Amino acid sequence: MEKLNIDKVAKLAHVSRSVVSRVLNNHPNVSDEARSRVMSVVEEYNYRPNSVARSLATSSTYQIGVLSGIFGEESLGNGYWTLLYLGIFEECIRNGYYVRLSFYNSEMKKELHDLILNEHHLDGVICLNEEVTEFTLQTFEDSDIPIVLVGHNPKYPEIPSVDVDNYDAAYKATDHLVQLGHKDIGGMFGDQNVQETEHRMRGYQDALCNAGIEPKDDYTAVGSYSQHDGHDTMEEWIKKHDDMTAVFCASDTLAMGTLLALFENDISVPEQFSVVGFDGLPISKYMIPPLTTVAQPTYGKGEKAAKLLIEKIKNKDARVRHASLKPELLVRKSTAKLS
Amino acid sequence: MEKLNIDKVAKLAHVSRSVVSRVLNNHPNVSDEARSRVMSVVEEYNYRPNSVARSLATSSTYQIGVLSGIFGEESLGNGYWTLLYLGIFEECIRNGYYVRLSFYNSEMKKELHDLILNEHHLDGVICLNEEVTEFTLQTFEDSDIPIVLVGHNPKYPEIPSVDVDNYDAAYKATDHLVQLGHKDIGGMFGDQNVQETEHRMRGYQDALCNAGIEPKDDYTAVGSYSQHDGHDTMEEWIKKHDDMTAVFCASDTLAMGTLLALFENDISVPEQFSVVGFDGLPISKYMIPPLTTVAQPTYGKGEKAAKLLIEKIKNKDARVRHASLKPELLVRKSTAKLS
DNA sequence: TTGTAAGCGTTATCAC
DNA sequence: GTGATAACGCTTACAA
Repeated sequence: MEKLNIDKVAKLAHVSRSVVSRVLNNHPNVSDEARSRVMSVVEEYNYRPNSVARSLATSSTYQIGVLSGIFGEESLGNGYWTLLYLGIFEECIRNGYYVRLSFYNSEMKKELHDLILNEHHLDGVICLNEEVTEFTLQTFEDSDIPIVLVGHNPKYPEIPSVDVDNYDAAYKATDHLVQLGHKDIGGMFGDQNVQETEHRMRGYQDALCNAGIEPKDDYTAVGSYSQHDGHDTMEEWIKKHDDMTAVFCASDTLAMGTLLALFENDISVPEQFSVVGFDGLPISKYMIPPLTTVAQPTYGKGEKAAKLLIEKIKNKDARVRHASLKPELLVRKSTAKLS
Repeated sequence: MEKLNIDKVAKLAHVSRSVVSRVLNNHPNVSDEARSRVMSVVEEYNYRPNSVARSLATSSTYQIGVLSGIFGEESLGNGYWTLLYLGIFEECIRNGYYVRLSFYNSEMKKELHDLILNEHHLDGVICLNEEVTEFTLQTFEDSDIPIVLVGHNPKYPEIPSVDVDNYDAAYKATDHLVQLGHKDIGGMFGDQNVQETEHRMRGYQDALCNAGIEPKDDYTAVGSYSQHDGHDTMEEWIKKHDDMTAVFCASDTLAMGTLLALFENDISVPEQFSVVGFDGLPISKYMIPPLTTVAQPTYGKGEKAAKLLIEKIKNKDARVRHASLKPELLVRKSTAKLS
C-alpha cells in the first residue's frame, strides 16, 4: 500500500499522466477504454490525487475561511455561533469545499494579512459581522478574494450579505407584548455599533408607537448580548421602574440573564412579568420558564452565506445579493396577558 | 502591488532564490548584508511566501484537523464544544498551525478516507471521542498521521489522549450531596458506550457506598447528554420515586432539563430537591437557580490536546501520553441541606 | 556564503 | 484521443 502519484497510476494503467488527469477531472476526449483502465487502477489502489499539488497548479484551494470574533465565554456558549457555523460547514461540504475557521480580534491584523497575502490559501471568506472591523472589511474589499458578510453593513453595499429582517423580528416580538395588554415595555439591545441594533430598536419603537405607546428613553438599554448584561440591566430596572411589566430582549442570552434577575427578586414570570427573547436558540426551550422568542433561521443564515459565497467564487461577476431571511415568533411560557 | 513570488524578490534583492528561502526560514549561512537586503524587499512589498507551494515542497501543511461528531441541535448549543474548540484553536495558532474543522457522522467514511489518503492535507488530527467510531480510530492508527483523542478509549492505548478525571469529578459531586445529608440520590448519565460514562458511574456509586448508601439500579439512568433526556428522565422519576431528594447529572445540559422538569412539577430547588451538574459551562451560572456543578477545564482540555498533538507532529516517536485534568466543584444555588 | 538545479504532484497547452 | 512538456512557487542537496 505504498504512496501513489499520478505517474505511477499512469504507468499501471499504461497511459500517460495527462490521461489520468483528464479522467480524474471528468474532461472530455478520453476513450472509454483508457478511462476504464485508469479507473480500475484508481480503485484497486485507492488512489487520491494530492490536493496540495492540485491547488498549486490550479491556484484554487477549495478552502473557504470563516472569520469570527473571539467573544467572551458567555456568548461563545450560547449556541448561536455553533449553529451558524454548522450551516456554513454543511453547505460547503456538499459543494466540495473545506472550511477553515479563524477567530479574530482586533490585534490580529497580522493573521488577517497573512490570510490575504498568502492568497492561494483561501478561495473565499465568510465574515461574521460582529467584531469585524472597518479595517478588515476594507482589506478584503481591496483584495479580490470573494467575501460575504453575515449581518449587514451599509457602508459596504458591494459585499454580499445575509441577514434576518431585524426590524420585522423586533416588531413582532414587541407587538406580541402589546397584544397581551402590556404598556410599559422595556427594550434591551446588544452591540451599539451594528446596524442590526438600530433596526431592532426601530422595530421595537414602531410597534410601541403604532399602539399609541410613547417609547421612553430610560426603558431602553444598549450594551452587549451577554447574560451578564441582561442580568444587570434587569436588576437595575427592577429597582428603578415599578411600572414596567414586560421586556423585549434582543437576544436569548440577554433574556436568560433577565430571567435570573427576575427570579432572584421573586418576581414570577409570566404571572407578574413577561419576557420575550430573540434568536430561538435551542436552549431557550429549556429556560425557566421556556422562553417566548422570535426565532431567526440561524442554521439557514449560515447555509445561505455559504451558498452566496460559493456562487461568487464560481462567478466573480455575479450580481451582489443581500439576502434577508424571515423570523418567526415562538410563543412559549414566558409571556402572558397583563393582569 | 502586483503579485510577487520568490524569484521576483530574489531579483529585487540581487540574490538568488535560495538566499531568499534561507532568510525566510531562518536558516544559517546567510550574510548579514544579504539578509538585510532581502528583508527590506520583503517588507517594502509585503511579500509572503505561498504556503501551498511550500507545503508541496515540504509535504507538511501546518494544518491540523479537528474531527467532531455532528450532534443534535441541543448538544451543539451547550457551549462545551465551542469552548473546547477555542482551546484547540488558540494553542494551534500560537504555534503557527491552522485548524480545519470537520464534522463527522458514521456515514461519512468517504470524507474520512479522503482526509487520510490525500495525506498531504493534514499534519495531524484531534478526534473528539464521542461519536468517533472504532473504524475511524483504527484507520488513523494504521496510517502514520499523528492523532490525539479528547476523552479516552482504553482500546487504543497507543493514541495519546486528554481527559478529565471523570471518576474523581463524579465522586466529588455525589459526595457533596451526601455531605448535605441526602441519601436518595439519583444519577443521570450520558452516552452508554464511552469509558467516561463508566468512570462517572463508578465515582457516583463509590461516593454512595463509602457513605453507607446502597446504590439502586432504578435510581440510575443512562441515555444522552441532552436537555431533552434530562427533562424526561426527571419527569419520570418524579412520578416513580417519592423518596428521591437529589440528583447528580453527568452534564450541565442534563441538569438544565432536570431543572425544568422540577419547575414544571412545582418542586422548588434547592428547598425540596438538590441538583448538581457536570461541566461548569458558562451558562450553568445563569440557570434557575444557578447550578452547582463540577467544572472541568474544557478550554484547557482543548489546549492540552493541541499541545500533545503538536508535540507528536514535531517528534513522531515521542512517548505516548495520557493527560488527566482535575475537575473542581463549584457550589452555587441548586444544592442545599436536606431538611 | 552563494547559486544552480532537481524535485514536490498536479494541470494545461500543444503538437501529434 | 493521446502524450510530451512547461508551468505553479517553494525547499534543499550539491556544487561552486
